[in-house]
Amino acid sequence: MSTIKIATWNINSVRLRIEQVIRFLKEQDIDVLCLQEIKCEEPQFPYDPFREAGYEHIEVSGMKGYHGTATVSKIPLERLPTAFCPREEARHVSTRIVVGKTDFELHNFYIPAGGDIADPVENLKFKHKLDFLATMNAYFTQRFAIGDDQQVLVGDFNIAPHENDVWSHKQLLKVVSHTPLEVGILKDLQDSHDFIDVARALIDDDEKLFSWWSYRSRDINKSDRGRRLDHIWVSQALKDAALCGGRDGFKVHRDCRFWERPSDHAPIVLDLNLP
DNA sequence: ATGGTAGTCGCACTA
Repeated sequence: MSTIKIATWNINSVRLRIEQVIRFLKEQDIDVLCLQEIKCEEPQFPYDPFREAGYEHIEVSGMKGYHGTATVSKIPLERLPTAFCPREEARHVSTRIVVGKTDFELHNFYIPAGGDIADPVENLKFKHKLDFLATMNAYFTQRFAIGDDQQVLVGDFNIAPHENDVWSHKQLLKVVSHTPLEVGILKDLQDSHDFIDVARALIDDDEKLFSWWSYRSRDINKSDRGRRLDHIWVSQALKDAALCGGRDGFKVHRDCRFWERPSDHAPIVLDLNLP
């Protein structure tokens, strides 16, 4: 059996925080890292520091200034097609990873944040978010239809689905990221394909769990006003691989949110135990 | 009821 450590981190500019990323990869001995909000185009991506640290396999979907996703790995990556126009917003990097006798697909997503108004008629950004989720759903219908049933979905989903994925369920019901409409559509995506939300499969629903804390709130240690926006999902075929390690197999690296000039997101890590 | 911060690009936009 081999254990693959998979991490996902909305880094909010990979060039600005490259030292933090390399430090995290080394300290946690990560095998594969999915980054969101790299905020640069492919030619500007800092390939060299990753290669020097042993991450020779790099797949980037970038754009100038905004958004952008990248998957960096010690293990070879095979790039797969995306359902989304890569030139448009660079929110999905799809790869296949082969480990011994088994292989799985790793989908790195940056789901649109959706703006401030939780109404798809009034707010086109929110409509984009809901449409993006619908496209994801159709995309995975196709992946499963061709027999690719070993799926790992990670990234910044920009949705905190459970009551205890936010600091105050009541106060955030009308705030984009926790509205019943988007939570329902995310749930629909999950249920349509029987995906497992690894964090909530391993950690009790009563426990508050966050991966993001706004830059705008001060003293995030005193008043812990966070949200769980970052997720790792697996398909049923990978259930044992993802869950057999128990809750020690999943971690939010909250301390990274308190490093100097941090991203507003903390990285999350899953140990995937493959035969 | 509003504003609070951060990053990139360039004096606006996204989160």
